Amino acid sequence: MRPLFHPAIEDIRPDAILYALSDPERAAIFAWLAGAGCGRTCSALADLGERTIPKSSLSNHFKVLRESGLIRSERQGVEMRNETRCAELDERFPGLIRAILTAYGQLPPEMKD
Amino acid sequence: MRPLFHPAIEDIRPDAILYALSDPERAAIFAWLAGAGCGRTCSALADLGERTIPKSSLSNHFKVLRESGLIRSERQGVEMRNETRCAELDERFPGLIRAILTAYGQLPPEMKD
DNA sequence: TCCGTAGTTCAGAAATTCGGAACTGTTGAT
DNA sequence: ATCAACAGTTCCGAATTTCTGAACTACGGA
Repeated sequence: MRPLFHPAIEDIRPDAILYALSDPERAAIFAWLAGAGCGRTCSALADLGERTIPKSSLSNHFKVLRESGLIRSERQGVEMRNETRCAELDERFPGLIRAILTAYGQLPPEMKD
Repeated sequence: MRPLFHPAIEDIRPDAILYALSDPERAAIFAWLAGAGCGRTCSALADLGERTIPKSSLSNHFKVLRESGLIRSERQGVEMRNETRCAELDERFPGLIRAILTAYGQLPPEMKD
């Protein structure tokens, strides 16, 4: 398995973020991660929405989120822990993530500070 | 020519907006419109960036912006006047447009109020 | 070692995007 | 009225991207 790629904060591009979150399924995954205190695994959301997302698609969604800089993934034993990079992102792109989650009606309670 | 379609403000979807603006070329066009007091035409920016955009692509960019609800277009004689729907959009999705333009480093001076 | 689980990679089908060429609709000139 | 020029749209084939089932890899436990 190839090592996971995470862009440095300064290499994160706004177009990549918008693209990643322009898919409602990915946006829902991201919102769900943002609402989780601790890192969450991939398989935990096989059916976050109405349909069951195939696992190869799920894996790809996580890859897109990771490589756009939205999340950080780390292998832990047999599974993968994922967490958002919200704090870093908000410094680099002030207000962006919050406005997007709000637009989707998915701003998690923790972020309403 | 088919009549131009503009979604009602309540039908505008956040995923469509993010998708439309996830293309840097489209985002640049939108920012340029947002920075214009009056409506602007399509041909006026044949070479907004470094490369010359083919006119069929340009036409398509405007269509994507229009149908996602970001701009309003109106035929005026032989040309087309385009203007952003920023005010409406900001009511529906507070802070979104501004955060996106800021992320791209293209927030026009008029919007820095 | 062998099995089960979590997730990745591969590959072909389907869908989307891109852009040149032809077309439409409007204005102004002859 | 006819013609030409112009702004923009539509069409359509090529290239690219997305989707997902199937095969595969990696790790942990028995």
